Amino acid sequence: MEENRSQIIYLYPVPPYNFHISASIFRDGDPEVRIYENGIYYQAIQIKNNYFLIMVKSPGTVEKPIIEVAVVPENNCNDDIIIDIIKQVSQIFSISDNLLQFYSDLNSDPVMASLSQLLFGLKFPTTPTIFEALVDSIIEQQISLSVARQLQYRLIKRTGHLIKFDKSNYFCYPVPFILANTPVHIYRECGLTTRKSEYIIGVSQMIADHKLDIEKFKSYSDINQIIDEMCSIRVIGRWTAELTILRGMHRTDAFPAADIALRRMVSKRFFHGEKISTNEVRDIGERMGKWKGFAAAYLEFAELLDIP
DNA sequence: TACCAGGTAAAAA
DNA sequence: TTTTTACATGGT
Repeated sequence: MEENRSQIIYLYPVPPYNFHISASIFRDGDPEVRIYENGIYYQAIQIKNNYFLIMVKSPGTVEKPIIEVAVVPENNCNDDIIIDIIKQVSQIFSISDNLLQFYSDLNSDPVMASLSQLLFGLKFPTTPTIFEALVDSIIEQQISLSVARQLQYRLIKRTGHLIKFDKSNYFCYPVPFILANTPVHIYRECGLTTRKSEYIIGVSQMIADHKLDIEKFKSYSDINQIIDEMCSIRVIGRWTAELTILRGMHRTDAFPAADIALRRMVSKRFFHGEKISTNEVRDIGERMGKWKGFAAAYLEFAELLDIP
């Protein structure tokens, strides 16, 4: 059938790369937003003013990784758009990470050496925009991850652009202009508090009005300067800044030490489960040097994948 | 039932 | 300056 034809794109991640482990964080995703099932990752993406569904799988091996991206609809996939799709998918799956450097630099740490073996080839994913990481982080403030996920999916499905394919619905993450102009009662219907709704509307408005450019932080070399500038924005504290930097900018050195889940994992693996302070978590991070962000991600994945 | 879960800013003390 | 409060919901 004509309508089911897709554009196929191949990408070649820097080895080693284990697509299955890396995408497994999306196992419990929402089928209408993003999900990884039966070896295929599904997500709607926006490229300029065009919307596409991508279906991503990996026919390669860990040592010779290949990513195969099927894009629909294919009819308006011109060269410029394909370049942007390649950029976005490359970013979502973080295919340029140099894991061997990460592994060898932390090899003297027994905890990390062990996790590197168990999660060999894991490249933790990155959001397409810093904005998306920021909104997700604000929603996650204080509430549990499972509750936060529900709220995120509801909000995306309530405000994001809908595309249909094969009788299924897929929703794109809303851009700042949309979230800025979504009234509080819609957020409330998605389960967010009035306060959090106003926080998200506020930052979205600033970004939509070009009074704030958070994407520019990608070009900064000093992470502390990013954290300082982000913390000067209302609703962003240090935890939110560090989490946003880790997930939206994929910096190797972003380490949300105040995170209660990270503290739990550091406690379990470095302190035999004793209660520890944020400073003790941060000290462990410092031991990881410039790789403390990747180390945090590996600890998180180990917990999500139930690795003992 | 009560309380906690990947915080933050503003109000109250 | 330090401590409390508001916030919304699913799991234990």
